Amino acid sequence: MVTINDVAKVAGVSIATVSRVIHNKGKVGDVCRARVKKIIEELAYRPNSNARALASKTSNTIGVVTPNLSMSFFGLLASGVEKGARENNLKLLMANSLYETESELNAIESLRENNCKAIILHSEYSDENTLIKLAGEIPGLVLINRYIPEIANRCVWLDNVSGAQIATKHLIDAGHKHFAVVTSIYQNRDPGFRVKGVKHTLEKNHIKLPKINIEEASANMDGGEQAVKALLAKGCKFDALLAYNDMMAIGAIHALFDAGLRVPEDVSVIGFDDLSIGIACRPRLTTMHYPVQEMALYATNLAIKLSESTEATATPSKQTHLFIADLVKRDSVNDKSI
Amino acid sequence: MVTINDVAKVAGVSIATVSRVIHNKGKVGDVCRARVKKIIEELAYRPNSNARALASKTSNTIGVVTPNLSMSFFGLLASGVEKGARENNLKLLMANSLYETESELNAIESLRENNCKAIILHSEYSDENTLIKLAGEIPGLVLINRYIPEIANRCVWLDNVSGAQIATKHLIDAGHKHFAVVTSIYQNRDPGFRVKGVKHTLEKNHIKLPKINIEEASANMDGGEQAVKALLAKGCKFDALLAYNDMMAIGAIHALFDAGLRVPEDVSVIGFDDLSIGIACRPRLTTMHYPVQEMALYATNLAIKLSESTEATATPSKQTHLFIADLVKRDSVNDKSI
DNA sequence: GTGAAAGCGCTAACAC
DNA sequence: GTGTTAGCGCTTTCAC
Repeated sequence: MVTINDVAKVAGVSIATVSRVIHNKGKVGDVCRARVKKIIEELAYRPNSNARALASKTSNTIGVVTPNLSMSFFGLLASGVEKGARENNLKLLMANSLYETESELNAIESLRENNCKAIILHSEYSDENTLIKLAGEIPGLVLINRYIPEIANRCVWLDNVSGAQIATKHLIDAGHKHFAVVTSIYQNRDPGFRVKGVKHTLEKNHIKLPKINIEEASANMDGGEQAVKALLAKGCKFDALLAYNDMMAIGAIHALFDAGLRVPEDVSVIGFDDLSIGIACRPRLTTMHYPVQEMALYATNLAIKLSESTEATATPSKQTHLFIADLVKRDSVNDKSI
Repeated sequence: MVTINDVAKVAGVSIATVSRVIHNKGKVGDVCRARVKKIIEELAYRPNSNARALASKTSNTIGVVTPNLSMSFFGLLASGVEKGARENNLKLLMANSLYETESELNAIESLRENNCKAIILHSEYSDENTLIKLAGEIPGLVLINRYIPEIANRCVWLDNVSGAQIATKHLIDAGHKHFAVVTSIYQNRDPGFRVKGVKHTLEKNHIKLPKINIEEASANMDGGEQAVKALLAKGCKFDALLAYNDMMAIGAIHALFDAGLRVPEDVSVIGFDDLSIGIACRPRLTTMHYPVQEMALYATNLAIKLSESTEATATPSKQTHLFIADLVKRDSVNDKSI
């Protein structure tokens, strides 16, 4: 491995000078600079990131904690962070949290050991106090997809309530009167907010949503399928179905078809997230676009900024970072009456 | 930040002793060990990875280079590596290569700066000589989804030819006689191998595959759709369609439906990869399972092993690491005649 | 403009 | 069993 010493020796200068030309700062004579640059090139010298991180107390990595890279949503999230990282010449350090509180914390701790410049955290289960404490300790920590008032300026999140409202309104505008919802547990997280949005808009339009028409299941395709089967088994009547997310919506469509119901002729279905899977099914899924990639990129830049300005951290701003979902009309909603 | 020095000071021992108890090696008295452990706990001491990497010349990270995390296939790949990394107490350092040769190399170089213990590389475009050279320089480098004879033992790959043969055979067994293929460019990579497998099995069974029945397009849903449209426009007749991958297969199904053709009644369609998107479409896609997660996990363990045994690297073994795709029967192939 | 030198936090060889 | 010490490759302050 060629080190800064090697370069210095060959160039006949001190390592300080080499360091200066690498970072393009400090005063270095033009001749000297050119000479060192050439030698760096010739020797194919690459500064050692670990040494650099140790000496400068900040590394060239940005940490990301997500539940599971194998799910599209998190892949999108990660690729957004990666984009931001690349733009800032940083590397991605990943840690999966696998949906467990302890593992989430482990993941963060493990990233801290590496002195990441910033950390983007998609926390599912850690409680607010833990996260607030963490935010206090780690200047470059930004939460994605979660809002905690005390650390508002560290949160990049989506307005789930308004998203669900838009979806519901779309269904109402299409002339639907009989609603059903398939959602997931965790009432105090996304599913809860979305259901809240649905209920609110329905109420405002004087449409009833019987409790029996809300079915809970796991937030995946199977869950959607089972939930609709359960709804049907209970004898629920509905011509509009709101699913917690795209995966559930697609499972729901399967179950509906299997029951001899046509989508969207008999039942309109709307999803949430706008994963690419939504254009794989037939009918293509009408859904709410969750700009997760964009949000991840934004979060990354924010995290980097925060990590650099100690002041911003010291005086927590009240500004938060809210994104809005928007409607993607495709074919699973019968809106010809509009 | 609490360092090993702080711990040593509080415990009233030397840093060497602290280091010993952290690594659970070397001789340390029981009392002393317990005491140090307790203090580490109390102080919430976390060893600094960068310092450790610098001093020991090997880091706790494993690098991964993939084109793009936002695509399911690579998400699966990354999660496989992540699993292996976690099992070995390593962290994931990611770098997207974004489908360009230079970027691929950049990504690798950038990982090398961090002294990764091992690197898993999904190389799409780098030429063989470059990769062979790289393998020579980096003991822990393993290629995934690519086979290069000279560095056979560094390759974890899938037998695309046999996979395509199995798929083709399935269609033949189902009674099909008129075939079409939608594939992608890059004849010397996966698409080429798969087409080769198809041709081979067809020939063996005395079934003709007119050149006109092979259509090339980009390897995504749109590509599949366009390719089938082109096929149909040319007036090709076929009752069995082999797609390069699941994305193309689903696009193909869309185009077929749009043309008034039923799948599988009029045309049987088979994909490749077994992405979860295959169970989103209707009919659910019959496809070849590409065990990418398993392969990635395997590759990770292999890479770690290689990086540790200098000998294995010095004497390149002729053993390679080949995986086989297997058939996942679902509903897009009309096999009731079987 | 350039160099010398003191660390950064840790590992590992060696001494006791 | 335990401590001392010499680096690992780099950044950064301070002299000159």
